[in-house]
Amino acid sequence: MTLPRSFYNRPTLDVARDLIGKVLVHNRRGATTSGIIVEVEAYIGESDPACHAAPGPTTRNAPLYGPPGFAYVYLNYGIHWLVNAVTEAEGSPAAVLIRALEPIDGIDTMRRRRGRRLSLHDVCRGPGNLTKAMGITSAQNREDLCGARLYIEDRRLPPAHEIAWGPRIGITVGTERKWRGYVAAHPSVTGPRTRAR
DNA sequence: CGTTCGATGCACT
DNA sequence: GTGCATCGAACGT
Repeated sequence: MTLPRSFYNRPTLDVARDLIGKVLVHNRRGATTSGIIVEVEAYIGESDPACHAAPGPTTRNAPLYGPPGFAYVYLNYGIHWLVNAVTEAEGSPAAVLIRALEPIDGIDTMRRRRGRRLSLHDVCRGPGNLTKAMGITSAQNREDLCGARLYIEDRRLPPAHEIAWGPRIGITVGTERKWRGYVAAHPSVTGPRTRAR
């Protein structure tokens, strides 16, 4: 089932925790791509120095101030599109960044977009890589996550046995907040690889 | 295995 | 003009 708007209209850390194990789906020109969310980061409010809302409302961060359950997509480093799910009530700027997926549907399509030589667990490893694999760009900014094109499903998958929390990656401020959640030792999670067995 | 570093475009000062 | 919520090729061990 597609997650309802009420799922996103909650404290952001609760949404972030509950998004792990859910399935991000993108339907585009009849092709479906999807993957299990295995890594997320929370960005919460103007008081969070790493959140795009830290400077107050701007043109770019406007979706963060809007109602929950919409996509916030923006370009990072001039190269990579990053996708967030907007959380909390309208006027309360916060979101969850989707950082990594375990590929499920449309693996051929995603491999074609990313390069066929990659191992499966690298196809959606990293926030810029998963948007490239799924064909997510600025065209999906403000997309309604409760619609039929870009959404997140609860497929009642068995829960990950261990979710770890640590500092967010790639930022220089707000690193004391342990707002990055991930499936421990999962091969699609970013950062130094844990020993494969 | 590890680290370094250039690419690239947009929002914001 | 500056600074990124990144990635991967190109090196050095």
